[in-house]
Amino acid sequence: MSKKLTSRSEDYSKWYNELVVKADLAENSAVRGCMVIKPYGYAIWEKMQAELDKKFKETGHQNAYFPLFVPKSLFEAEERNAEGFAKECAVVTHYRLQNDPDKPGKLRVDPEARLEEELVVRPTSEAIIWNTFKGWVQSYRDLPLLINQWANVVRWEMRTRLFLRTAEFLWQEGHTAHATKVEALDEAKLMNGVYANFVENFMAIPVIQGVKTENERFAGADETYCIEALMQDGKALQAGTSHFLGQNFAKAFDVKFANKEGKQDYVWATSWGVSTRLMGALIMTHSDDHGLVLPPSLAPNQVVIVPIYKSEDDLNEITEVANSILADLRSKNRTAKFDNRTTHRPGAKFAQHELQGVPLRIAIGPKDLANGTVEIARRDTLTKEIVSLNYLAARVEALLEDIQSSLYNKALNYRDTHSTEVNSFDEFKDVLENKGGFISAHWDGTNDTEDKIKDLTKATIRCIPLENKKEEGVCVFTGNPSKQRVLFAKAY
RNA sequence: CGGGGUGUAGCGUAGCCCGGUUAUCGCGCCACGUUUGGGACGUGGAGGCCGCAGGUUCGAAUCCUGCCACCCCGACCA
Repeated sequence: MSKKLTSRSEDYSKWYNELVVKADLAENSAVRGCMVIKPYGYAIWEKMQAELDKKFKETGHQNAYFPLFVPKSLFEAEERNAEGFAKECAVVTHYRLQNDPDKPGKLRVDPEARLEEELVVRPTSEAIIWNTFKGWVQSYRDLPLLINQWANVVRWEMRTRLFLRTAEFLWQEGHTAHATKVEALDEAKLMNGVYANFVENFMAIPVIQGVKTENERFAGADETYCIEALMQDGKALQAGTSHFLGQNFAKAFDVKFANKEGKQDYVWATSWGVSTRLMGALIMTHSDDHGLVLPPSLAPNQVVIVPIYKSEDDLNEITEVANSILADLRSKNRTAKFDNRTTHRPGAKFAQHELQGVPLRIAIGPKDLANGTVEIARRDTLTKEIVSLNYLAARVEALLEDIQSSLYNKALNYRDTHSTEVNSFDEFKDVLENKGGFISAHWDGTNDTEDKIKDLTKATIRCIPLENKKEEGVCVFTGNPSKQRVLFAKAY
């Protein structure tokens, strides 16, 4: 394995793959399309989970857990949903293996052990959950029902990439039931806002909130809200979705309740999710040719201390200083680690922590001992400064806060300079080819036009932004009248 | 599922056309010593069913047949 990462300009996608593996986030497994998330990568995912889980609970949701398997008959109950996912389902057909009579030492599927009804490995859980909700809802008093589950799902993708698209992935899926349409719509918007808030403030990634066009809508939804982020290579990434499901699932699974007037009515539904794909968004937004760059709020270690010493005495003295820094940082709820491995030299440690995106590195050597100082290096700018021990605590706080906000601002600035309004199809193609990023253009509102643009350019409508100014115009492709601009981009 | 390609040590590779001593080199790994303010150096060492199964041959990593796996490009997709 070479020491240096392939640079982004050389081969962006190679850079991404190498970074994921070398920073020890994840690796490919023996199972096609399925990854192993390694401890360092999982620690970052756990930080995301913890914060999201807190936000879900603050908005009144409770966690529960539903089965991995969905009987085929339940899966097909909501037709549009079933149709949308049918082509990418793993299906369990048998429940037993046996010794293969023709190949000693090998196993085969027992042909006698075919399941009466096939089980679909969930690509999403609406079916099994709505079948369950039927038993939980009788009256308006049982509503709203606000449930979330943390789970794995399987979508049998043709081409996979670590974190961005894997056959199995981890996610959370919220499923809620409401007495009124307005309430369900509000819930879908609320949760989309929770995602936007989390991704922007915690992951330092600016997002556009919007609604999907009919083409891009979730199978079985009446409306899909989403957050869209722009990656460093000019491609968009859908970072989260929140669906207003209308009464589609309530009708498919016969989930009715008695309202205050004593009349039976179908409940209104939402579902919403974010996945380990957020790890991909994180990497592709902030990282550089030296490796991962983590916003402090997601870094498993916000600060790492590296000792530089010639003698045992030096090391002992450095350890004392390091321990008092650690204690101080921990008392401020900062995570820090003293990297006192004797098996690696300082240069190797510097390189490793840079590769893994540790926001701040403190180096302490003989010179520092003599002067009562340390050297602090920040990962995002790669700049160093000498700080007196007396001011260290305050300086670390200030730097961590500054890194968090400047990562966001840098990403926002990139997005702003890579969002372009175009008014002709030539301009559209030119910007898409030569500049990339979001393209704001008028569209006549038809699926047909959207499909044709996709065929010609590979760009899709990422969303119709929620905070869209109304503006009359003509469709960039057909010249037909349009009421507002929509956001196009090539997408992951 | 179409088109293209690749399987040699943990990783990356040479050798393959044109069969012939003990399968090449680098990284990594192990031991000892010297080192430690940006990926250390020296010496010694370990590690291989050359993807799998057949075949041709005195002899196969190398030639032939079949199989398997993976990668890239399309169609599909969070």
